[in-house]
Amino acid sequence: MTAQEIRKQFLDYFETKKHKIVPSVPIVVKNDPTLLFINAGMNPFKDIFLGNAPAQHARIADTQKCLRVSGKHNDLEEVGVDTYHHTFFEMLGNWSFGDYFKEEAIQMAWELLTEVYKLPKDRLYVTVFEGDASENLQKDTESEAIWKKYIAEDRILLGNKKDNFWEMGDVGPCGPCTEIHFDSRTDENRAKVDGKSLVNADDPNVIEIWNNVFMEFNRKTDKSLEPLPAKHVDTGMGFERLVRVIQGKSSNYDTDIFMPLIQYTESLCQKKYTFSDSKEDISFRVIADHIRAISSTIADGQLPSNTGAGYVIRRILRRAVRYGYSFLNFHTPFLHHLVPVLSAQFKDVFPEMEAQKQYIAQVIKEEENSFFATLSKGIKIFEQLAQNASNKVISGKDAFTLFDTYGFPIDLTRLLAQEIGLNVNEVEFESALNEQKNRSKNATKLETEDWIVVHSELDGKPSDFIGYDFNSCEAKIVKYRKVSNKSGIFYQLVLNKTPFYAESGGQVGDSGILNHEGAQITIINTVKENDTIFHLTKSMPEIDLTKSFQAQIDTERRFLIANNHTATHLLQAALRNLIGSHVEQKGSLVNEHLLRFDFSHFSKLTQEEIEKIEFLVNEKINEAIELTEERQIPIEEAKQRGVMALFGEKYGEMVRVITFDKTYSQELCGGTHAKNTKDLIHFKIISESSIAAGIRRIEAITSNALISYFKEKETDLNQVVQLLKNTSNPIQSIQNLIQDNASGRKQIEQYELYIAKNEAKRIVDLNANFIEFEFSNSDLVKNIATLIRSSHSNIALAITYLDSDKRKVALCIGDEKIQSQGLKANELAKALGNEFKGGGGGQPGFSVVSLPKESDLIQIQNFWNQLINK
RNA sequence: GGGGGCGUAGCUCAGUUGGCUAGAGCAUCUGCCUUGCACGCAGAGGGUCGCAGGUUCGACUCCUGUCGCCUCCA
Repeated sequence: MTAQEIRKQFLDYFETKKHKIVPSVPIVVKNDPTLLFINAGMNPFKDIFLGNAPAQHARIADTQKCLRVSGKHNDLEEVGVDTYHHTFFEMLGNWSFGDYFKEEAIQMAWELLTEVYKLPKDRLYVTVFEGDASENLQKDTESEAIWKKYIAEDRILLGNKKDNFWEMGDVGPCGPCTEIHFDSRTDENRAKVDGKSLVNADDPNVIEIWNNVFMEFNRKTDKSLEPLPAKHVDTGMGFERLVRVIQGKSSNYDTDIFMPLIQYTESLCQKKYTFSDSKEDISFRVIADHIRAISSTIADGQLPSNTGAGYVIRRILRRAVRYGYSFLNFHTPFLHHLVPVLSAQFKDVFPEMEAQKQYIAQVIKEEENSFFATLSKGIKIFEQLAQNASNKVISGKDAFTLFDTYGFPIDLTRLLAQEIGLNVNEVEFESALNEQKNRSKNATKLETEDWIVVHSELDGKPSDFIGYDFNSCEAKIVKYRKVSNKSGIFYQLVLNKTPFYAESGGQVGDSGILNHEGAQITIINTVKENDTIFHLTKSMPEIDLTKSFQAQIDTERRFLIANNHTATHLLQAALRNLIGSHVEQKGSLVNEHLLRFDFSHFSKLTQEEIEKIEFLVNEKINEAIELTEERQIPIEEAKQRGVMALFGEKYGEMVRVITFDKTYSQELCGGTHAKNTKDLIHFKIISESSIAAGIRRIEAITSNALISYFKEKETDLNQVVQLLKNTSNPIQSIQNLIQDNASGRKQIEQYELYIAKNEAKRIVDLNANFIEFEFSNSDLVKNIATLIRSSHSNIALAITYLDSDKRKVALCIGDEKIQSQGLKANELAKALGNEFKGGGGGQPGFSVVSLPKESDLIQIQNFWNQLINK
């Protein structure tokens, strides 16, 4: 059975059991500071379990894209070394929200595994929660009884709280779970050791394949448990493991999920994968694993970068390149070649990858290139370090600098050192790394105090957002808390009802005020964490917060933001019309000043294209198109209508559709918009640039901002024309000025040289050793001195002149004079400076002294004569 | 967000504790050589030393701020 079929059968099976099959949500998480990526199948349903959102369906099944790079059993550095850990993986799951519970869940799990997948029953074991006296938790006798109907009693094992009681966090829903394990050892080995003893014992061949969690309690803050009114089922089955056991392989990497990638890698590097633990084979596995993680996150809109989620991707990509470089002889970008292999595999289940494969490959190639540049630079620096290494040891400090400043991986440093018989001081390296970690941690300390609940009866429900229809409303404060970080203190307020739009989809949050009989709370921004809307303020007034407030947004600001958001839609439609349908939104910022739109496209837009885009958008503005807003459209219907949706965006079953002329622009969107396109007045692109490989950025302005933009430009131009004496052709005038300036400079240079030559000759002819010079031009004096020195190596000469309120004395000593008499201009300058209350210095041949303006020339000359005649 | 590094000619980079009239290689242009190309030879053009302040007789070099890029950590 192929992996494709196995996945399909899972979903088909649960569909026949009345489950709604939903697509995977994007792997990149937005609006949740505690999570960068989806790391478990239940993440998308967290709000349902917490009671923050209602379930759309009582029964759901899906396959969910997940990514893990850290955690107890998921150290990135371990992936590829063994046979079953991954960064990217799919989690198959079926869910019941207050519907079926233990009886049916266990029955279906057993049926699917043994009847559909036909896994041999004598290789299966199950575990059941044994209870925990300290928590006053009972043994899960229900599950045990149900299992007895299907499986031999001696294959039902009891598990402790760590393995068989699942909790979401310190508080919240929790419950016992039952796991299904599979023994994939050979018959011979199975005869020798009872599989029972290897369950949950870290044996790579006796592995957990399916976990069924039965949420029936709510853990409260005081640690006590109360029964949940609605009980839920949450299950997770690792797809890659399942395929491995069904296909009878001893490693996940031997299945048809990974082998196509490994085989293609073989053809690229002309080496063979031998199913071993050699460095080469580990490298094949690392590459096969990592390309999946990199490609799927890029497909969901996350670019490699130097912060946050983007940095995680960069690290994964670099690890893959590192292995390929060190053990498979890849010295030029290679990872991106694997993208088509992968996108073909995922075509039916994750179409976003196939749709963007060219773009994904380009992004990866560019990132690989930049890492290879980093590597070759690092090797250069390493070679210098190696030469200076004392006692055959490269200091940990040096290794750390190489890693920290130049991004050169530490294991490559080790490898290179080893090759030339050197060691790296690991202890020193570790301590430098830890120091760095602590520094960062301390700097990002964010302290949140406990929520102060004002209206407890409203707790747990999301705020009612009414901002699409109203700019103000009567509202109550549900709760608030104080948050402090390095930059200061602020408060987060949750209201029962709010007109404030929280930052999302690129649109900035609203600002405004909460007013109660003149007492005001100034809201500086509005943000969202998951589905909770936080109103931010710098200070809380000393008033009774239980009163109701008039919540009022900054209407003028919102109007400008709405205009820019609408302009973003018109722009995207224009781009897809004029540039091509490969244009996908890759980022967006909409505030009261401008709109910024990032999109996939492979070349710079020409001036002509920009003008066409502006023209089309302005045409739509002039058509005065009314906004059509549909709040509750089934997503399937929207898709059929061809409404624009974004890759990497999470959509519910009912979506909001924003339309401006249904033949022109229809988008899924949660933002606020202009009532009519004519509000925008006009649209102007103010810049077009590139932010990454394959991504262009357009910045544009509308309405008020545009008016002040043109005003500013006009004022500038008027001033320029005025400065140019009202020229009729300012561009020509400026060109002339630039030309004149350049040739003028050149002429001055020539004249200075000419003067310097003449002066040098005149001074030499005077045969003097002290000259007063009338120009106050240090450069000229320097020129003269240089000329004289080059032709008269026995000269000792002082040239004095006034320069900006100082009496300067330039000292010039010929080379021979320096040799024969040991006269050095810089030493003489010091002496002069000491004598006449000034200072100076320079080089032996030429130095400058700066003295008070009123210094006596005769005295200086006498002193100078003494100095050079010693 | 915090730490480290970088920003000098079209490109890749030198520039030692502040001071030798800002340099090299490649590229460009001109001339010579060559049947032509490539090579070679001779020469030329090209730099607000990221930007803005400050210290100093003097700043590419030191200090402060700022912008951009690289990199590690969170």
